Amino acid sequence: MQNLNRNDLRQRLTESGFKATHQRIVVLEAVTELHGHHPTAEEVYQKLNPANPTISLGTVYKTLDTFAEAELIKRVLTEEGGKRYDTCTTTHSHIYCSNTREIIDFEDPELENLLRDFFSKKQVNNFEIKSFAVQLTGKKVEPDKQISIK
Amino acid sequence: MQNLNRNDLRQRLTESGFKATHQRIVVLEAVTELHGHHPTAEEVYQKLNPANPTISLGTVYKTLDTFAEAELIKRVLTEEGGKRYDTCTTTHSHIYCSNTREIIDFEDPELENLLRDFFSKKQVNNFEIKSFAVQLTGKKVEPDKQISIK
DNA sequence: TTTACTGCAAAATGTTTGCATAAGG
DNA sequence: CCTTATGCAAACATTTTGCAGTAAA
Repeated sequence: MQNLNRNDLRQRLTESGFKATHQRIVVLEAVTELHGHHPTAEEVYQKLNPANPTISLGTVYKTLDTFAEAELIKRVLTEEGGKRYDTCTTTHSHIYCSNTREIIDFEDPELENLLRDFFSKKQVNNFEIKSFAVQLTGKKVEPDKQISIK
Repeated sequence: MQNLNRNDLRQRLTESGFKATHQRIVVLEAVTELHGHHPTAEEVYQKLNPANPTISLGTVYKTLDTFAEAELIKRVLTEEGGKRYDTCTTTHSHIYCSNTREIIDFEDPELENLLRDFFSKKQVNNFEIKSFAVQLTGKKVEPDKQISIK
């Protein structure tokens, strides 16, 4: 879990050139708290709404979009349409469960090194690779004992 | 490019347990012809509309969804919201260009073998992995000389 | 002939926009 | 203060749904 101290959040906003408004602090806080859940704008809104009932859904949409554009957070790949967000963390992969439609983080340093090596050697035609991720699709086989989310 | 012979398309539909209606044949044909373009439902509709003006957009939506569910085609990962489709082909990766927002196919047998090996050895917790893909994000560096799309 | 599919139009969902007001630097 | 962000509501885009009619097997 990342830092949830509001002063630090404020600082991260300022460093990225944003006005540190209450709304932005709270949105960034909510996404951070939901890290690993790959929330939609609506879910971020639900998360922060109880404590911040005056912050509008529209602002959450705008703010998430602005943050993603500035790479303060990132958009998560999905095959379902609809935008999902997550905090930027270390490189990791996602497992998509076609049963439950969950997106589950899968961190594996060995895999990351393997890929980092591969792409450092291999030049991809005319592309400056900024990041990579492996997307696994599959099905849970033991519904109870599962990879822990967050 | 895959086979565009209508009898073959008809057969593939029948084999998947579908009634081989004209609409389905034409939708499957259009997606196949657009392979590598990762079209939206709207784009598939635009493709087939001139020759088939009576086929409705709603049918295209339903048909693509049905096909994806039956894994006759697949949904493509995107960070933009909105569903995109493609024919099922061999395992391959995608490069997403954050400038042009294109999704470009990247086939590399070496990379595929590397990953196939990795996942055959490695057991992923409680998951039956059905497929994997690498998603690269980056930027084109030479706008003119690019990876050819289809 | 029977069942499943299609077209249509309406509804639901998800996201963006414009503008007057409010707040941060 | 001046600029930029917010709230609100309306607009827009995308996708789904229900149902009567139609076509495939």
